Amino acid sequence: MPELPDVEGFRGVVAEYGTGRRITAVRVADPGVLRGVGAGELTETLTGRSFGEPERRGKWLLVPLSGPLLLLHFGMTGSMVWDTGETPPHRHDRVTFVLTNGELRYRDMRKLRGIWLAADQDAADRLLADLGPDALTVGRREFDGVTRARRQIKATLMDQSALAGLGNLLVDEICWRARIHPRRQGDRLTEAERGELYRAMRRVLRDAIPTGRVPGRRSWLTGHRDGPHPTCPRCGTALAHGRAAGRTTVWCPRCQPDPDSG
DNA sequence: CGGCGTGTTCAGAA
DNA sequence: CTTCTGAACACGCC
Repeated sequence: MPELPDVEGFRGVVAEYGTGRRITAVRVADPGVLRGVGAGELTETLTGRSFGEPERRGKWLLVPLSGPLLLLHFGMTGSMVWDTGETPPHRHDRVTFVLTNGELRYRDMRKLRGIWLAADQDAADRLLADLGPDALTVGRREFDGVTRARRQIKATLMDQSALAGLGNLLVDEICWRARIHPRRQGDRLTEAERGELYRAMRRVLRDAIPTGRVPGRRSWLTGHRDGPHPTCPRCGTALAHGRAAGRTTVWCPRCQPDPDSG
């Protein structure tokens, strides 16, 4: 699930149920998700501290604990779940933060990423030093600079060090809305096309954040990419699929003309 | 058994 | 140096 809108939703869960609450215990069901910190150190550091106001940077969630910070990344299958403490642990609840009013659970099936512990704000900033500007707040001028790179536009938009927060589904959706083939070279986009891309990104993010994920609406490309014979919701043409930037990619061959044969 | 996947990183090729 | 591809990580589903 997790792209920017999903992580924004997890931030909301932590803000609503965690902020201001004291951690009474930490349960590490699977230390395999802990990165650079052991279960003992994590438990000792966190127990007794209170959750501060969580912050999202790209696909990362930062939770300050009056001194140290928790850094969480959700990979492809992670989530943050609130529970009153009455529901038995889910098989994929890898770490549970027990608070005074219930539990926040880091749930993740594939364990592709995990949880980091930073000693202070500087250490957290160093861990995230390579992150590019956040896709939700980047300005047009900075977006222009980033997307003028020579490589395929999909590769740039997915590159977290260029622009932070977009993933495979969002990038396909944005390119489709902007009518730009995902394999187009960034430095060959016209200024009008770059503007379409920027506007599509803003609109897609604005629409996706309240849902907490990329909505599979029938009017969106994302609502059609999994069907047996998917067609473009705009023109009805059969959608094309292939690979770009190493990922499964879906586009409309009519709305988004191929850069090589067009 | 084989293939696939809303993420990231690394090795190796061009 | 830049850009791209494929494999790897781990797990469940088809």
